[in-house]
This record gives sequence, structure tokens and C-alpha cells, in this order.
Amino acid sequence: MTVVTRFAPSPSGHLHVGGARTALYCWAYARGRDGRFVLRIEDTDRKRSSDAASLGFMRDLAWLGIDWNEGPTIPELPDCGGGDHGPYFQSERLQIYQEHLDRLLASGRAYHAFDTPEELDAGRRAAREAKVAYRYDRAALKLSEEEVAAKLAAGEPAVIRFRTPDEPITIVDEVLGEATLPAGEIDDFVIRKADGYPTYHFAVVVDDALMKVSHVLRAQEHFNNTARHMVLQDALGFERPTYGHLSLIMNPDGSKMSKRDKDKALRAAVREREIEACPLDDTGEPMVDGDTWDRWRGDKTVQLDLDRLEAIADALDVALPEINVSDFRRSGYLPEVLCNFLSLNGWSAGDDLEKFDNAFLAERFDLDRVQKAPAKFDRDKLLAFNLDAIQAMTPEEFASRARAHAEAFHPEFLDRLDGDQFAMLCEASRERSKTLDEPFRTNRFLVDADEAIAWPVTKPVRKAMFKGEPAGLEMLGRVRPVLNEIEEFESSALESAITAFAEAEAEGNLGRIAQPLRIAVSGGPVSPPIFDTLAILGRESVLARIDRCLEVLAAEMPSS
RNA sequence: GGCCCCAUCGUCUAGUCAGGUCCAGGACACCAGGUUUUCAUCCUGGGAACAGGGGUUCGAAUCCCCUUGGGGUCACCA
Repeated sequence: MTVVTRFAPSPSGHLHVGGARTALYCWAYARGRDGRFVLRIEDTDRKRSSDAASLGFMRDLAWLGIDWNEGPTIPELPDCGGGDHGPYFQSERLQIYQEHLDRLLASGRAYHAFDTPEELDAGRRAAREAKVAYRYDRAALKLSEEEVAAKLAAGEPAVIRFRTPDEPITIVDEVLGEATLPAGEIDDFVIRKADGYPTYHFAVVVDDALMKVSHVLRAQEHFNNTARHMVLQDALGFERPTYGHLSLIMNPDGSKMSKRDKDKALRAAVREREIEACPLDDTGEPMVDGDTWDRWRGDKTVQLDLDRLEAIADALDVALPEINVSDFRRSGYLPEVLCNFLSLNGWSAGDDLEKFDNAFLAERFDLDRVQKAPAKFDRDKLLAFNLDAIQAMTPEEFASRARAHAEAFHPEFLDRLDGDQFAMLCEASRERSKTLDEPFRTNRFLVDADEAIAWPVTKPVRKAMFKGEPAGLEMLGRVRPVLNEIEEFESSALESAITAFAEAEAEGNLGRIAQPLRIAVSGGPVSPPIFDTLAILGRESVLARIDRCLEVLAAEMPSS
């Protein structure tokens, strides 16, 4: 039997790390067994689904190196998708669902129900107060055939519910083992909504059967749903796939990793800094209207639109936690490292093996080594893995990947630096970069205008510039002519000239020259190696910055 | 709250299914030294766990029970 797995995202929002791990496991399981991996878009919620989100999911998967044998096709990914079991958007399969629905209706295994949302809510509230689990009361079953026909004819809104057999259901799961749900635990759930779309439960069962899915690997939140899917499979005469439920990925504090964490982080920062008003955008308008802002600030269940949220965080210089695959990409993580690390959250290869690629994962992945307990996502370890991968790169590979990253996220570096300068930056940054983003994020001074550099007098600046005999600022003035007169303004020439200067003027203590220079050209005490930094900047900028620095800091210099 | 599931260092985990080779191994983090023009690396060393309580057994991290703790679920969302 051919192994067929599928990843079936709902196209709302973005692919997050939990979903990415599920997709990766599904992909690996099929790949390692010469099977097929299917991508199916579950867009039966018309309000929440969007084409943009579907596209985003596909791009994120492709970026991770997860390709699908069957599923939607987009021009930019000609090697993914296609297949004989389409369409792969559920919204295009309505006719198929209806046929199977009719079978259930005809056999009496499903029935129309006309309960209003208000009535159902009242029932749920009552159950909550009575501290029991809510179960649908089958009110609609009391209606006679004529009454049902009349209501339907009158166009009353109706859902279709599945008549769940009143008996215990045993779920067989390759990860968690067997579990039996007592009779009555699963109620008569809705299988077609009033808008005519199938619910998740119905569509997933029909599609998995028709697409010949043999193994369903999905998040543990679906565990109880499996019982629903099993009774549906029985009623429809479908074979059951093998199930495996994956534990969730949690935050370090044990809370569930969620998009809301971004709102949470920003809200916390806003509170801590006692920011009252919403920041303004370029046009001087608040980034969100005052009403929304106030509601968001006061109510932790309110979420801001992601684009706005990120714009505000950017304006306030608040780092938002990475949740989605695209967040990790923007932060400069390598896709192969993300996959590697993600696969380690919930699975292990054994033999103390933890650095491997997707091909190895496909070869070795199996359900018997999948962890049952939830894992907390440790960004520190991910970062360490990313560092290791970057350190293992050739300079050429790093440069080309850094360039691609800059094209996507820091185009100003490509505008301001020529090819040689950019190459120098990469070379100077590689061994101190943990991410592809670091060369740019930490070196903005390279692309700032000379006049834009400022020198806040922090402790390290005070130490390097004002302390010592002679003070760093004086050293800076003395080394300036060396830079002005040097013939070739490039790294090795600068190194010999400045080292010689240090020998002559600072007892060979290079730091006493390098730090003042670093501060003068960058505005702070941190930069790539000083000779590279100077070379990238070029003589003109370096001298201009030194001159302004001498002027500005001389005014701040303590008199004694 | 009902139902279901789970439980090894701070974190991810190896070892659990076939009880002894485990006074529990690796990685990240942490701590202490060292290298270094800043930062980041890098090197050396160190501390750190079988949730608790009962069984079964010659012997239990491994099997059973209880307690505690954690997770999932209880939608016309998926």
C-alpha cells in the first residue's frame, strides 16, 4: 500500500511553527516510504479564508524545503502540486461533499436541525453553569418528517447533524496508543453549516478517503475529533487511515504558542513604558484609531491587525516574538536549521544525533520515536544551531545568502554599498553572526548618512573616549592624519598603519586606538573588526565622522 | 467542571515497549577560568533530572496503583 500523508491548513493567518512541524513530519513520513505527500487547503470557513493566506502557506512550505506531490499549483513553484485527486481547495469540492451528505441523509444517519445560535448558546451556558460538558440535545429529532419538509420549504436556515451512534468509541493512535471515549461523549455534531459548506469534520473525512490518505499525522488538538471522524467513516463506508497525534509546541513559560503572543509582547512593552497614545505613522496619523488603540490596550483578548501591530512594534522598537515561519525567515534563521530544530521538538533520531537535514529526517522519521508530551520551544537552542550552521558555511555561501536576505529585508544596504563593500561586510560579519539578519541589523551605521551619526555618552563610550592618559578622544585626533594620509584605504593597509601607530603611541595597545575609532565611525562601542569597518566606510566617511565626533564629544568631555 | 492523554537536568531529549551494563548519556542554557581591538565566537572545567507515595521483583527511570502536576477537548473554527 502506498503511504499517503497530507497537510491540510486552514488558510487564515500564517503558517506557524507548530503547523510547520506537522507538515515536516507528514512530508518526511511519506518521503521516507516512497509515498505521496498531499497539500490540501481547508477553506470551508468562508469568513476567515483568503487566497493570500493560501499563497503564503505555500511559499512558507517551499521556503522550508517541504514540497508536495499533490495539491495546488502556483507558477512560482512549478515542481509542487498537481495530482489526480483534485481539486485541492475544499471550497471547490462542494458537489462532492453534497453527494456523500445525501447518502447519509437518505439512510437516516444525518438529519436537518433548525436550532438558532441563541438556542444553542443558551444550552451551552446552562451546561457550563451545571459544570457538565455540553452535548447537543437532539431537539431536531423530535420534529416530524412533515415539519422538517415544511421548514425546509419555507427556507428556514438549517444545518445537518450526524446522528452519532450511542456507544463507546475506541481511538487507535500510533503515537498515543488506544483510548476509549465513553458512549455519549461525542454528540450529534454539525456536518453541514447553514451556508451550505461542510464542516471540517465532514470535509476532512471525505477528502482523506477520496485522496487515499493512509496516514493522518496532525496536532493533538484533533485527538477527540478522531472519534467523530471514525463514526463518520463507518457510516460512509470508508476505510480508516492510521492516525498519529502530535503534541503541541509551547512557549517557554508553558503557555500555548499563539499569534496572540505578539499582541501580548507589544502590550506589555506599552504598559511598561507607560505609553498612552498610539505612535504616529509617516503622515502624522496614529497607526490605529484611538478607539481601537484604547480597546486593545485594555483588553488582552483584542488583537490588532498583524501589519499594524508590526508597524507599531517597529516604531516603538519592540521585538515581537517569532511565531510564524515568516517571522523566523525575517529574523534571519536558515530554513534547514528551522526544520532541523523543529523536528527535534517532539521527535529524536536516537544515538545523540541532533544535527541533520531533511533528507536524513525522511530516512529516519518514524512514529515510534515521537514524543507524547508537549515541548517548550527554546529559541536559544535554535539560535545556537543557526550560529553553527552559519559558521560552517563557506564565505561565498554566506555572502550569497546574506545578499538574498538583504534583498528581501534590508534593500538599503544594497543601495548604499557597492559590490565590494557588501562583500567586505559579509566577510567581516560572518563569524560573528548568529543569523542572516545580524550583519544588517547591527550595522545600520554603515548605511546612515555621515551627518546622522550621533554619540550618546554611554558608559563604554565615556570609558573609551574620556578616560586614560591620553584620553581616547585625543588619540582619535592624533590618529586622524594617519588615516588621511594612508595611500590605500583598505583593510590590511589600515591594519599595518594603525598597528604601527598603536606601537608608537599606545604601547602597542591596539584597543586604545580601535575603540575611539569604532565609536567615532559607528556611534557606539560595537562594530565588525575595526579595519574592515573603516575600509567599508571609505576614507571620506571615516574622516567626516571622526571630525564631527571630535567636535561633538569635545563639548561633552569632563574638564578634568 | 466532564471526558481523554501525558510526566527523565532550567529547556529539547537518550534510556522505558523486551527490569540489571544508568550513583542516568548528549545538546542548548547556566556558572568558573582562558583566548580576543569592541561585540560575537572559540577553548577548558563545573553544577544540574528519573514529580511524590505505595506496590510487584533478588533487582525499577523502566511494570502496576494512587496522589500531584501538565496538556488536549467540550463551535454552524479548523
